[in-house]
This record gives sequence, C-alpha cells and structure tokens, in this order.
Amino acid sequence: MTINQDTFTGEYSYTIDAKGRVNIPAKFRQSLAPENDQTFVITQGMDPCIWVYPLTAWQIIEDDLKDLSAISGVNRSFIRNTVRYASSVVFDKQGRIMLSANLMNYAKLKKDALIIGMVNKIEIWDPSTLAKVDKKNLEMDSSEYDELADRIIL
Amino acid sequence: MTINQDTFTGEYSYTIDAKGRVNIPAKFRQSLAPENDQTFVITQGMDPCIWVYPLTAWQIIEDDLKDLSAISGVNRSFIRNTVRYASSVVFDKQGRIMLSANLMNYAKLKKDALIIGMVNKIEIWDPSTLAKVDKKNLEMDSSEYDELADRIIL
DNA sequence: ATATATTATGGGTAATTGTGGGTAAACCTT
DNA sequence: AAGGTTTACCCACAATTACCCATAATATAT
Repeated sequence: MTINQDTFTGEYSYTIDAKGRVNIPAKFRQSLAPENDQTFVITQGMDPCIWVYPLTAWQIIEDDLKDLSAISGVNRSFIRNTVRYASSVVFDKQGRIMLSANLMNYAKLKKDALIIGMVNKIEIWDPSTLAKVDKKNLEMDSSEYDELADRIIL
Repeated sequence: MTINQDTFTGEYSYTIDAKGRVNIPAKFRQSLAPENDQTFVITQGMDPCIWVYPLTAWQIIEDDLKDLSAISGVNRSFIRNTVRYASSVVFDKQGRIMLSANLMNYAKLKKDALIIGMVNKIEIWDPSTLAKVDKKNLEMDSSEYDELADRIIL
C-alpha cells in the first residue's frame, strides 16, 4: 500500500547504467499521483545531490518563484540556481529516468546511486558523498537538531 | 478484547523465516485501527531495534516534516535521517511483514525476534541485544527515572 | 474432552522489479 | 543532405517479492 500520494520515504540503492539511466524505486513510482503522467522534474539539490520532484509539485515551486521580485539580486540568483538545471523526465517502461551529464557531474555520480525519499521530494546521492555529508552534519548541527526533535515526536 | 485502538502492550517472541518475514502478534493486528489498511511503517529505532508504527501515526510525523523548509540545511539532514529507513509494509494473509536486510542488519536480527508493545508503537528486538541494553540501563538509570515520576503517575 | 477455529511457520509459484542491451527514430553539425 | 550522436522504445533475463496453500500448534467453544 502507498503511504500517501506524492510522498516518498526509504532508502534504496541502484546502479546507473552506461546510458545514464537509473531506476526510480517501484514504491516511489506507485505513490506518484496519476496526474503527474509518470513525470518528474530533476534539478540540482542544495546538497551535492540531485533533487527529483513530482511534476505537479514542481509547478507549485515555479509559481512561488514568479512571485519573487526580480529587482532583488539575491532573488535573481536564487531563481537562476533553482531553475537553471531543472528538466522534466518521464520514466520508461522499466521505470528508469535519464540523468543529464551536468547533473551527474554535480552530484559526483558514477555507477552507484542511493535514492532517498525525502517526504515531498526524492534525492539521488553518490553513496560516498552522502557518507561524508552525513558525518559533517553529525558534528555540526546537534543543538538545532535537538530543538527539532522536541517539536516532532517520534 | 483490545484495550485501545492503535495501542500496543506486552511481549511476544517469534521466529524470522528464511525470507525475512516475522509475524505481527495477533493481538497487535486486532488493535490496529481499520483505517490503517493493515499497514505499518517500519524504521530504525533510536535503540538498536526496529520501530513499527501504525500507518496513520506515521502520517502525522510526515505531515510535520512537510512543514520544514528545505532551504535550511539542518532541516534537510533531520528529514533525511528521520525518513531514510522508513518503509510501509502490509501484513500478508498469515499476519506477517517483511523486514528489509538493512533494518535486520541494524537491529542485529537473525532468527529470533522479541516483539514488544510500546503503547503507540511496536519494537522488534534481537533477544540478546535487548538483554545487553537492559543490563546497561539497570546500572545507569535509576535516578533519571525520578524526573519522569513527576509527570507520569503509575 | 472433543470438535472447531485461530495462530504461527514453512514452502511453491506467478508476477513484479532491476538491469543489460539492441534498434530505429530524432537530433544536431557541418 | 549525409554523417555521427543522442534519445526513445523495445525485448530479455535474473532476482526478488507478493500471493497462495499446507500443516502443526495453540486457543476457543460446545
């Protein structure tokens, strides 16, 4: 059973083939709402990974960006970096999407990919890159972490 | 008779079969509210065990996480670490769920499993691992319980 | 106590999933 | 327009999972 439409959880490891294709986990494909027409939007994440949004979720982000005034330089560069590498991808009969060389390079992806559900989006990581980032976060954020843990009861 | 919907108490021991399936105690299945569609969400516990939530309880956690902006790096790593190992499982006609190799490894589960009701969630332990943790707690905690005594009347 | 239902556990089989490749259409680039 | 390159679509196969049935043990009812 699906947890919720357009929400994703769990970690899966897949291999990227010679053509640059990765499988989207079957569970993720199933929880993708039908109105997305099997389409995701992939873009640079704010961490060194690829972000994957359901099409309709991305459209909402675009609408929000339209409301940011272009007079502010900060806004302009934020918009530029968010949208610049975004492209929509439809998964094939086997459930795979194609990653552009650009994005693969940005996320340092080679052969192995770790795909992580982040509730409203999906992340694609190089395993060793994630391990490094994980370690760094563990050292840095503990106090802010505790504050979050107080608000969200597990 | 069930005590309450979606609340679990008691300890049961089961065996994990070659395919990685464990039985959910019949009593727990019966107290699982119907709107969960026989679905649990399993994830890493904060102790070396597996946590099992009723689907709807987990959805509340997810909803809280959805409100955290991904612009904050702390938020991102908090979300990632919280949902990374979570996946939804439906129990089969015999009342069993499948455990991923990942989670079994984390909880050091082999053949025997101790399933413990923890009021709003369920824990799955390796018996010998729990014995060790129990022993450690006995030596350490007795004074720290005092603080709790003020809040919870037994 | 005996019969009946429920539970825990094991397996078998069909369907799904992940992964590799092949081929033809589409896309440039000159 | 011809060449090479990229992309879209197809097929194949191994591995995994979902679904079904069987049986032994336990609990419940008559």
